[in-house]
Amino acid sequence: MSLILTNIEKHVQLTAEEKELFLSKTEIHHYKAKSILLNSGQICKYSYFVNSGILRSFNINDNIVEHVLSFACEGWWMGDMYSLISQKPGNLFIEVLEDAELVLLSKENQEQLYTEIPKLERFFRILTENSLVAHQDRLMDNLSLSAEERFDKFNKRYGNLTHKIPQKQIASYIGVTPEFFSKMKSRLLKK
Amino acid sequence: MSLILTNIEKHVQLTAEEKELFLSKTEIHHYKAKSILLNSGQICKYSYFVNSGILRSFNINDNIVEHVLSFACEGWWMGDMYSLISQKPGNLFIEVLEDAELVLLSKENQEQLYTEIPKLERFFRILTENSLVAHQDRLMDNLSLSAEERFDKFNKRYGNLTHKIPQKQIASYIGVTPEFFSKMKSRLLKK
DNA sequence: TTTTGCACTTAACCTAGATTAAGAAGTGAC
DNA sequence: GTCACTTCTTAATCTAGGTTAAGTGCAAAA
Repeated sequence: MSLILTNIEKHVQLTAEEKELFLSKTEIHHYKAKSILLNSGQICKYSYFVNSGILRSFNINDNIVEHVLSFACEGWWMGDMYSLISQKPGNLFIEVLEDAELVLLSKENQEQLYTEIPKLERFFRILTENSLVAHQDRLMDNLSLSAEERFDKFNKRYGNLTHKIPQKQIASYIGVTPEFFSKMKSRLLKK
Repeated sequence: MSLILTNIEKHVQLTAEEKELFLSKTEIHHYKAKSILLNSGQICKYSYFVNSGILRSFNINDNIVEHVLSFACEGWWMGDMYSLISQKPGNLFIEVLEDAELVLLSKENQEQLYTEIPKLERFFRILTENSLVAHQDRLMDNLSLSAEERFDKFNKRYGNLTHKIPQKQIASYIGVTPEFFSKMKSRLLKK
């Protein structure tokens, strides 16, 4: 069975017909590494589910500095939540870090599914709740932990990514410069 | 009409019977300033909606330092999302900063309402989505803005609170020490 | 084969914000 | 009215992490 259905069925049970209806509203696309799925200033039209590969979302502030909001690998969802719900231009970029197979669910189809299959409204509520908890957690970590401790947490959350993505992007995720990250890493190795 | 129904009807329309059913599942309570609604280590059993007064949620790390996660004043919801959805002990405190009238909605009643009035599942999905966007935003701010800019943002979000709550709690919210906040404030006044 | 570009490192120097400590000023309890 | 308690301020000193700059290693163009 497809990964995305397994993912959904962790929280709600669907009938065979519902599964079929759901899948009929999605599209599968393949993207090469370095593809940009969404540019800052664009309206986000899709939720993306990762069958394989790696994505990241980030923004770029005035100082031309990138800040990574999140990574998504196999089994994770990705999107610009702000733009997706408001259908206004967002300020996130979504980029493919490693060749990816994605399930695309358009905003309109998602809304239709909420009424056609109310269980999916429940599913996305739960998904959003979990994401909210994770973001609250990370926020508190950024307020109270050192860079080293934040790196620890990153490894717990995204351990499998540590050696697959450029380390400057890990630095950006935990909120330090690549230079400091490099220094910190060599300090950690000496222990 | 009660504030909480107005709040709900910003996103979904309820019939008179649904409103009645909803209200029958809630309780109104009054709390004095400094009351603790939830202690770290406890299981959060209620979502709180603020009719009047001010609440704050915070945690305390090993170093005995408080970090404010959020404030809630009139028309806002409050809870320990992690504990609420997992029904496991959380690590947030919820405290009353200013005498408050609150609407309490228990976890069980909330779950019942999701099935009795599916529109409420939609409402809480949307509420959670908006909260998620706000947290993502704040996270990016903490990664990229200076303390001064974060204070600006605080004022935009919670402007009416600036002179109602101890400034050391604003400092904690934006992630600086009270001493630094004081210094920063006097620097701002000189401009 | 060379060149271009990107990821990473190292090191010297810099700064936003932390820490420590002390005092001032307000607020409430008895 | 005073004692206890808390918030806020000021100032000296310290440090985690930023900045600037130079250099290395490597892979993809060309």
